[in-house]
Amino acid sequence: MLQLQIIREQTQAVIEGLGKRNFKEIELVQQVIDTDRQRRETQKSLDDLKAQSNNDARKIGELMKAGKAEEAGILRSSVANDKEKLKAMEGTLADLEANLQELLYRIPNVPASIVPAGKSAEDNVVAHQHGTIPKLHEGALPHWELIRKYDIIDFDLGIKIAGAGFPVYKGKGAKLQRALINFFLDEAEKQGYREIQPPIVVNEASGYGTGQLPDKEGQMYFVNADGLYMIPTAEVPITNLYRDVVLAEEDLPVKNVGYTPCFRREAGSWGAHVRGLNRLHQFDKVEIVQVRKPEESYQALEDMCHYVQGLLEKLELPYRKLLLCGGDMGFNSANTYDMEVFSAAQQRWLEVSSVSNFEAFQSNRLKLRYKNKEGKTQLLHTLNGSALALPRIVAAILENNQTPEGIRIPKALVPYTRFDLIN
RNA sequence: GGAGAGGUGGGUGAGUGGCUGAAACCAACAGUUUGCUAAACUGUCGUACGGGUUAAACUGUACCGGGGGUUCGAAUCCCCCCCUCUCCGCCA
Repeated sequence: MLQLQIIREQTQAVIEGLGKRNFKEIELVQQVIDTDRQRRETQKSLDDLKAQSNNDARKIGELMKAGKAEEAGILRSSVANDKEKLKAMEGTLADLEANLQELLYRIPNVPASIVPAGKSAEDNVVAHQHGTIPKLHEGALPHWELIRKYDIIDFDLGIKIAGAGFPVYKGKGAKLQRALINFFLDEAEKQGYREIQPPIVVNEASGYGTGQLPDKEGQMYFVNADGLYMIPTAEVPITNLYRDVVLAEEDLPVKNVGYTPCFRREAGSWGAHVRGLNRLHQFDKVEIVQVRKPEESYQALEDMCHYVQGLLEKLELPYRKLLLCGGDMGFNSANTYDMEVFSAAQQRWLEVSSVSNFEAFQSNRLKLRYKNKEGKTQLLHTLNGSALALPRIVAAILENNQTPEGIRIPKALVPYTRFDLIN
């Protein structure tokens, strides 16, 4: 949620920024300003009237004590008169506040200056590319056939016990998952991240805190009986640890990492390009989350990108780094880089990480602040990134490293898998 | 699932209708004292949204888990909800 103050004071810049996103409902900005003005006017008159009636109430008390019941009675009836007015004004104010809130929820974050304008993924900019695209041997297979051939991941069994999009990992397939998770967690720890194991369900307030609600209500699994949402990413619980928190300066920066399964309904998004591991309802992901002082957040974004790129290099996967254009960024983000690995049998780039700076957009909702040296509380910046999402990494490893003898495990991973070939 | 207890400021914890935005203590911060540290003493010490100001000063309103009600007036009385804790039951 954008800060009201910024919309009020930098209206033109906000409108221009949202233009880079191709944001269709630009009129919401003016509506916010109008609603806010009405809200303030209403509050002023309401407060004045309340001040008046507070005074009257006090006077009545004094008159009663002084035994002047008659005068008290007169005053009492005049106060009763104001009550109707008060009620009405309170109603108006509540409506205005709710409207304002609702309008603010619908406005996405303003892209950072570096973000190019654009409508869709086609307008993203390749910021960096690394590694060579492997040449596969004759008869190379896509991963969804490799997993059958080596019997390491089983979609049919998953369908039997849960449904499509819930694969069962078996034998070396399961061990590969576990190895990747441990590898990612250990690497993050070396970079100073603290490991967190959060709940994988969250309450409604947490959903609002990081912006999944009300926006993406239908995308999360919902446990009706208990009013809990299954998390679509560890970002939700880990960032919400800091909801309604005022940090001390010495607590900063916050660098957390967590592994969780992630659950996504992916309603309506099934189609041609989602075979095999490309899109799942449940998948594993290690997520890094940072909380930073505003002036440090862009440096942190760089650091996080470099860290993720380092992981991909250690896994020997060819990748490219995309600077997302305004239209392709998430609702909450001010600046996002996507990392894509090349999956050689599919001949496709697969997104395996998304690293974002939300600036104060999330912390404004979360009320995540810190007390600076002058003793002033101010909003912090939040950032997060996948480091990394497993299924597509697995797909790329399987496809790129296949040989007639079997699938070669990247060297960095062998200490974790304790085997170097799937055959 | 059953029974009970409780939710007040950073913490402990007073407060059963007006003088309570809230005692006291602790913590924190600033200062005095001191050769330094400690102790002692003095002062400051909530948040949000408004008005006001170049900025302050100043000022209004709201907030004692959340929502509603009674009353001229609610932390205090009534109703509903939520949460936490304890015991019992069940269970990994």
